[in-house]
Amino acid sequence: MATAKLGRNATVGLVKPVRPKSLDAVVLDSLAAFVDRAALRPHSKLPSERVLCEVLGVGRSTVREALKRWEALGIVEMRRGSGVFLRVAISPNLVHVPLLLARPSKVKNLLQILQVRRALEGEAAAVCATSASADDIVSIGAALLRMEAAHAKGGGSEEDWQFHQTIYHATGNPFFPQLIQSMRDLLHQLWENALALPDFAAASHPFHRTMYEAIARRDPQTARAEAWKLIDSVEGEIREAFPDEA
Amino acid sequence: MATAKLGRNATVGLVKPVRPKSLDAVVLDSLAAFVDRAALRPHSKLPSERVLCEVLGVGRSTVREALKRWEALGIVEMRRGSGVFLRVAISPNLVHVPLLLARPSKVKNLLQILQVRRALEGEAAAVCATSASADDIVSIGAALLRMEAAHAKGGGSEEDWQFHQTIYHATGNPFFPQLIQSMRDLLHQLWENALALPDFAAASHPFHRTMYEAIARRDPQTARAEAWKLIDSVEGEIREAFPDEA
DNA sequence: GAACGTCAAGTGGTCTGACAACCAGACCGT
DNA sequence: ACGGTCTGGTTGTCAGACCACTTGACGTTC
Repeated sequence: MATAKLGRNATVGLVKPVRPKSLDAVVLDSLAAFVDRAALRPHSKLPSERVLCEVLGVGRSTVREALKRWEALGIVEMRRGSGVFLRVAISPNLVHVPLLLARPSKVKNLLQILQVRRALEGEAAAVCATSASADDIVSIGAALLRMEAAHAKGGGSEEDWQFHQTIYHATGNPFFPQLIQSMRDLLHQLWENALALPDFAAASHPFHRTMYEAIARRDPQTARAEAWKLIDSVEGEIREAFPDEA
Repeated sequence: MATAKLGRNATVGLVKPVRPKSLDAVVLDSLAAFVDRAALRPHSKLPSERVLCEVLGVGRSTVREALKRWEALGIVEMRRGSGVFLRVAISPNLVHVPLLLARPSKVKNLLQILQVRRALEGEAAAVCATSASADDIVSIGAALLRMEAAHAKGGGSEEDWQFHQTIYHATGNPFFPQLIQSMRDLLHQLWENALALPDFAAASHPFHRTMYEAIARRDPQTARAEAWKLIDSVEGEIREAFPDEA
């Protein structure tokens, strides 16, 4: 028979569930398009809520809920009395992957983050050694020199970070800088004043150069190995500083 | 002199900026505490907005903005006409790491995700080999058997996932399962029906067992190497399926 | 000139009440 | 068993109001 009875199972997959976009999602799309057209950079101010709701033709609460969503994602920062400010460069169609986790112990988390960093850092160094451009290598070398100079003066934690970040970017895989950035943010959430921490980078200092040299020489194996040594040395210092935990 | 003049630079770091918690943040804390006390599980329904704003003594818009924030983080799902539903297990003091990224090309992203997975999978296998408990090993073995059985019948993509997830959990480092989960979610966002993809796991099949055996034998090096082989084989199949891209 | 009140305009934060759109279930007739 | 219909409850959106805060301009004081 031509008109067979369609049970539930026969229907699944043939039609896709319709999901009407809620208004505030549309607002966010419009807003993203606007930010893109206006070429707004991080730290720049968005139009005020009242202006937005007039321009977009929606109520203020709708605008607020949309902005609240962006605030939750860290895209935007709402400052009472001042306005709404962009925090990251934005582009239409971006995806967000939430990463939630309970927080048991600070030192334990620190070591766990370091474990993740070992995984990423090693792979990033290897990828970098195989596929970074010549310009990338130059940039990394420059970052290394800046770091070593800053280190000689006693500071250099910021330059250290820049050095690693340069490597992650040179992989050409946006996930690496993103993930590491998240790990760093997380660290700052855990230890509010992470800057006040003793400098665990001291012993790891020489490995930065050996890692760079391996990358420049296009030697993935050694690059990965040196990255691991670097992390291991930091981990060793942490375990030494907090012998009772973990 | 005792009362030296304090310039801006001298003051930075001595005082920390006071950040008065906004009301909706307090609401979220209360709500988290409530969810914890009430032992609400995922898929269960939260009290309605009107009830919440009465109980908490705040306006409905405040409750809504707080919930909107949770919705943005994927903690909660708001269904119009039905109510608000929990999506993940929640605990007081959890931290959220936003992970944003632009999306250029599907296949390219697929390979990039795989690169991250190689990093994590290798490290997880190694960590697992050194520090998993005997019970963990048993669980992994059981997951492997389930996977192989399902594979013999033609399916098994879900069991495959379970197998890897078991390993990540056995590391004792919550970041590994979390990150991989996020990568998988991302994959599903990119390819809406990832299930319809051809089964790239076919060639990687035998490496699951060798990886398990290395873990069971407490051999981190081999475990890591087998994990890499597994990823490499998947990557090879993908490159073969999409020879024109990347 | 530098530091300190004062003031006003603009901004996000919150509350209130109202209505629309929608969902789930109960109830009923076929 | 299926399709209507009604009803209570829920989220989505809106408008208007007030509060608390920030910012900058202005004038004052030293």
